[in-house]
Amino acid sequence: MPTVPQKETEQQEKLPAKENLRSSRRSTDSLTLQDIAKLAGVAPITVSRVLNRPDLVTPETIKSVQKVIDRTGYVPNLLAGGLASRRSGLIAAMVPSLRNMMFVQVVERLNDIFNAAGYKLLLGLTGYPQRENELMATFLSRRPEAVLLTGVNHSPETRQRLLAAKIPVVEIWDYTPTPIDMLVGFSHEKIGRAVARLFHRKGFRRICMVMAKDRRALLRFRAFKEELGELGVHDLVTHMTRTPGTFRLGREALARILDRGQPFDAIFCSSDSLAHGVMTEAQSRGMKIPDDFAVVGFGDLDFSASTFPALSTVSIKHREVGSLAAEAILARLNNQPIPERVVDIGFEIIERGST
Amino acid sequence: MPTVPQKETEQQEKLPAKENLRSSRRSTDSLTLQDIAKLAGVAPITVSRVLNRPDLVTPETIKSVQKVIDRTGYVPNLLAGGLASRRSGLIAAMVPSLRNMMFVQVVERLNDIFNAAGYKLLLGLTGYPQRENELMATFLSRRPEAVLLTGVNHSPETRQRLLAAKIPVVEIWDYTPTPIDMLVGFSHEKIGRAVARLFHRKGFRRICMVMAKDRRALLRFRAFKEELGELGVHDLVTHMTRTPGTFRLGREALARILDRGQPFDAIFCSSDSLAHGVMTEAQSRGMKIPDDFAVVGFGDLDFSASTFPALSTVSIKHREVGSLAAEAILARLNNQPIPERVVDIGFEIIERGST
DNA sequence: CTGTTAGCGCTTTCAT
DNA sequence: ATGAAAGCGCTAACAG
Repeated sequence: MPTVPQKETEQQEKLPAKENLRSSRRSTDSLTLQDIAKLAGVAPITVSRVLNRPDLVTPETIKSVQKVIDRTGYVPNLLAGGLASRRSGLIAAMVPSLRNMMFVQVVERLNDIFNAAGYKLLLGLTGYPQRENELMATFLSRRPEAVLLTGVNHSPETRQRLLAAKIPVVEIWDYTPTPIDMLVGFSHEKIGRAVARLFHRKGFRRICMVMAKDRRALLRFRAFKEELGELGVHDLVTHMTRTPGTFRLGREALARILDRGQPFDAIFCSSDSLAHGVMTEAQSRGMKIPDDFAVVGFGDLDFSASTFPALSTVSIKHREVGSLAAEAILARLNNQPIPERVVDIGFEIIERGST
Repeated sequence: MPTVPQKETEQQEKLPAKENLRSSRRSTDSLTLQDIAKLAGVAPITVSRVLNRPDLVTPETIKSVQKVIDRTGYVPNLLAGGLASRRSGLIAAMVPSLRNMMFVQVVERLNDIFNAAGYKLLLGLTGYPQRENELMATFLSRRPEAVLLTGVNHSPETRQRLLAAKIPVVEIWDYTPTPIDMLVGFSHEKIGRAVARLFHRKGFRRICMVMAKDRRALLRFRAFKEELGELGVHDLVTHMTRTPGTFRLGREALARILDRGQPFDAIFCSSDSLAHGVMTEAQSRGMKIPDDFAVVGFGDLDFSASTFPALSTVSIKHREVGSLAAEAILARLNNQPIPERVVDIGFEIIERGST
């Protein structure tokens, strides 16, 4: 039981008022570093060192202090520690949602790397109608030592606050040559254009786009459309779905498109989940992919060639985005040089079937 | 720009040493509540009240203080606030993984409800080989005001620490009549038995189980097997997969099972993702569900009858688990009575196709 | 290697 | 309705 055996207190000084106050408080509150120090017969700072800088303490001292800590079940108070040291041990990360596996992968990676480095991840879900602003203020009041943001579109207030906080900031999942601080992302425009060129090369002229209402999907779509236009392709059908795009919405989307009766050669979906739904719906109607039409997704699922031989997709190295972002942050926190301030991690179009 | 216009300081007292120290520190550090108080010509506590208990302050005072806050871009320090008030504003939640949509749904719900109530969610990913213990100690040192745990199997240390912390604890996703504190869950055993009886009733005698190596899946499986045994069914093939069960692993699982050549009538999968993979693999081999065999999943996906007409599944109200757990915690934090300390939220077997 | 002193920035009393 | 004083539990910066 984590109760303090008061009798063991050595070197009882004569500080009646204050000390009595403390011991009466003790009955209801938790142990403090002071208590441990007293029980171990050392100064508070020594206990602190045992916990944080054991290299500065004699092995014997460590042992005796550690024994008291174990016996009492003392749990340090990091609110106090953080206030005194001005290091909260927190890193904030804002992602739109956990519904999308891409972000989940990033979050898991961040979590792993930060935990290993002794930091705790403070996760913010901004949602698709971005609530980033309100969140940012409340997050910053916990004094994170660094912040990771999804996307590059942030309000002036957010930018201002982050700049004022003077902490490392990484933006991910988007591209701009002029980030707030650091960036690990890729260009949604380039992706749109690349898929457009692929479709054109394959001879597809009647094209379809199924996309969730998401800013980044829109970036891809605009560039896709523009590039197609430049290539002389104007026959484009667009189907918008709710956000986030899911398997079910994909099925429904294809059903709607087929209902309209307009023929098409290829569909570009804003996520693999949507693409998966589209393919399943096609299959259930006896259509063959890619014989009847081609499908290209956008890498939020881990479909290997063997599980979905017909699905082409745009592949992003999600995990690497997380790793690079986390490492950039840690480097900065350790005053180490970071390799590059702006990293365009690129993408790859994986062609499958005869797409 | 959030710089402090020192000249505006009214009522400049004569405290040379300390004040000079502060103003020289100012150039590199962020604003404090003290600074705001000075600029607004009020005591620090008044600024604090404007922020936390505006009902105790005159509207005019609020306005003038708020103006300074807005102009300077002051961000309160909740480490200091938490230390002084003994309220961190943090609630910790431990889940095994975000790979499983069920937990994602719970986490999103918790996040929403806690945020709305002014708390921040501290998310812990324990992983499947449970690392709960190590995490718990570090989490507790941030002084969360409540803790949510997944499952009911916790180490003595964890239980001890939580008890010592004297904060509300909710365990979810499992069932026991004697939780640490509160519980919102369901019985995996009951599920196993219910599916066993379903299979038996349908006349299935050659049965297959595809499951990820997860403690709770194992609970279901044991009960499933036991109940089947009691019903006289002993012809059971088990295929174990990695954790977490995914679409791909489901496909692979069915492939392996078919390779063995043992005939079967029905498969019980430990997750819908696995079930989905199984069904897809079957389809790609020209088999029909449920004509060739029946499939039952476990609700981690949102497959409506229209998207997967043949898939039967065990459905859990994930979101409600999150809601009930969050509300129980908030009730306790507000010293309100909680309806029930232990809630068995139950489950439902949704039968589709002719399963 | 260990201790002393003085805060970190905020809120809790208890006055006024 | 507002303020003064006294910490919350810990660590930085010096000493020794």
